[in-house]
Amino acid sequence: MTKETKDIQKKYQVGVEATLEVIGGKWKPLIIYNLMTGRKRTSELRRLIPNITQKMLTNQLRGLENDGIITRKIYKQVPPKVEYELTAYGWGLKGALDSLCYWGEDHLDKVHGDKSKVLEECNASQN
Amino acid sequence: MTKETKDIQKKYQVGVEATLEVIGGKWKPLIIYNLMTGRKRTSELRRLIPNITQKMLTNQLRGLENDGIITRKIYKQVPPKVEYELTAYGWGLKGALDSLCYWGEDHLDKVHGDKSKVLEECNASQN
DNA sequence: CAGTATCCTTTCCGATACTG
DNA sequence: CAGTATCGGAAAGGATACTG
Repeated sequence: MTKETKDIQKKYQVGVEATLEVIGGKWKPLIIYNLMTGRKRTSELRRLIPNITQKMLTNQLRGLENDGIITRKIYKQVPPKVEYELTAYGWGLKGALDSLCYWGEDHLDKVHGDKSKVLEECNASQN
Repeated sequence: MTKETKDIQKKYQVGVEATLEVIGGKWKPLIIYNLMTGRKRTSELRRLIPNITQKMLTNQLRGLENDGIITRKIYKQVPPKVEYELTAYGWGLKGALDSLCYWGEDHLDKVHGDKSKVLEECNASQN
């Protein structure tokens, strides 16, 4: 193996891993997906993602914010109001996420049958 | 939220998750990447991925095999010889993995600077 | 050479209670 | 309403020793 091959191999690995750190985890894809339909309050996200705990929601939102995927806007009022919104940078993930969705749906169909409507559903987040 | 939206949301989530189950984990992307350059013996993979333990290598290979991504060919001889190879189905992951690599490299560059050669390296696995 | 078994650490994540 | 703190279980992964 040449040094160049080793470098490329490493780049490939760290590239993939870097993305998986941003969109991986149990809830991040779903949070991003829901923000693709527009800015949302914390309570809206909780309603849209019923099974997530408050702790995990905050965790994942902070992670996405630190990676520049979303913004967090705080309205100084009582009771508090916070809104999350995808950044332009975050929208750049759409292609990768759609790839994952499409392949995954296709894969599940291969295992379980029923191949209808795969494409439409994976692209349903489009504007 | 309409029932349709809920369904699409769920599809999106399970699709992404299904793919992440196949290519997720610490070593699977790198194993797939290395198999993109051709069939490999177990010992070759160990050499190509120096930090992986035998346990994890076997683990991940079994997972990929169960998902139909790779085949395992056993030569009945002493000492044993086993070769792993990407299936046509496994090659279907290339697009998704490249998306992840590309975005990840781009993201790392955004954080660390040095934007050179991103495209080439992510596409280096091409034939 | 290829794979298995065991033990251990680390990380992820859920449940619950609490605060401004 | 939004967020924090703490506890505990489950799962992923690493180190090591062993087998055919």
